[in-house]
Amino acid sequence: MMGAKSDTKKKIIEKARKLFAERGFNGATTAEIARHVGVSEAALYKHFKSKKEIFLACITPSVVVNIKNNEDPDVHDIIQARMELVRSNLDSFNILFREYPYHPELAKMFLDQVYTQDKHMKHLMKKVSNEKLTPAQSLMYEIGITSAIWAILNFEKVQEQVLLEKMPLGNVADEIAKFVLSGVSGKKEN
Amino acid sequence: MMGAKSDTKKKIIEKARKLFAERGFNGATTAEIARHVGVSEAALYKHFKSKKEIFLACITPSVVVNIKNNEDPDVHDIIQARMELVRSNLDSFNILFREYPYHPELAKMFLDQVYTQDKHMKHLMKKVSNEKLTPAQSLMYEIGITSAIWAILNFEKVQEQVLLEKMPLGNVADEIAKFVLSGVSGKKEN
DNA sequence: ATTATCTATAGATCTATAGATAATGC
DNA sequence: ATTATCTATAGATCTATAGATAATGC
Repeated sequence: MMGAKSDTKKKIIEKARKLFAERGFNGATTAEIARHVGVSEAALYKHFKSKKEIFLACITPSVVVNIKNNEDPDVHDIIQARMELVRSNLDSFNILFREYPYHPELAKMFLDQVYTQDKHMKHLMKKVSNEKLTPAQSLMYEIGITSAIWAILNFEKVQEQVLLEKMPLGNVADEIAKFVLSGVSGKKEN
Repeated sequence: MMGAKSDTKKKIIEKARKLFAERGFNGATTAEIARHVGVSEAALYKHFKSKKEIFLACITPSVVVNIKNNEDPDVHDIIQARMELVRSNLDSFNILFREYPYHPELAKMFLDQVYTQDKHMKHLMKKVSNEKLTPAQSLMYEIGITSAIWAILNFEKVQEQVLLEKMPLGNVADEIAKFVLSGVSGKKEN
């Protein structure tokens, strides 16, 4: 059945993404992926030529987050959207941030996902900043901001046992937005 | 000879740190480490009980960076110091950021290296901010800022072939400091 | 006939250890 | 005697494939 093939392939990608994010490329084994999908290892190799091909298929081009009907979004909206993007694709971002230096193929994807996709942030920074940002500066800020969001969300998820004091999850976006807008000097937005 | 033993052990740690940073825990093999040190694999296991013990020994408690004789450092000094800390220990930070979720032992080290060590930044943020930061906020900012610095320095190192436009390396600290102080709104410091 | 799967296994690693050997210090 | 090392290899993976088998659609 045509549908069955697509289903299995889709399921392989889903389970593999989760396992690669949890254990890294070398830490996740094809045996484990097959077990989680519920097929034999041989079945994996009918859908993909190699483990690496499965791995690369796990990084899907993420859909640009719609910034809720707003044509002229402010820092808040954009940070919130970026946080939602990272949070809802946390497995992909974990793979990207951790593995892109080991796999040249991922480097381009890293740029696409972390940088180029989000025109909103790019434009915002040009707009809000007094001076025009160079492409390198813009890149630097986006990598930095996305990395900060990634690290915080990931830390939050992993370290529950270590970090005793917790802050309400909803406030994190506000805090980051405030920080991105005004830095540590903490000027209020309005 | 007493000295010889220490030398080999030290050399193992140095080479292993580099290889673990380059390829990850599972990607770097004991054979490769031994080859780089110039001894047999068996020799590794006389100095360490296991591969994991070598791995953990690679994360040395980094010396707190002295903020050049300044008792009351500003944002610039602190960001610059933090950048120097990350840059001069980039292998360790690569291991920490990428591997701490896989190894519970690293989680505590991650906190120590990224957060607790730098009292300066903690104090600064309390001082500069209008409101007192909660410990969770302070943690969040430090993780975020350090992660941003790590991502940018690492990206810079890895992606030379992908990123065509480059910005002068010396300016990066200035840019980040400006950003951390005033955010994207880019208010001048003085 | 074709598609999707399985069992079984080849071949290549990779970690860790057993036992031997050479070089120091008493 | 002790310390630092080596050679050789056991034992446990892990990726990938060869060849067989069951289930669909014509």
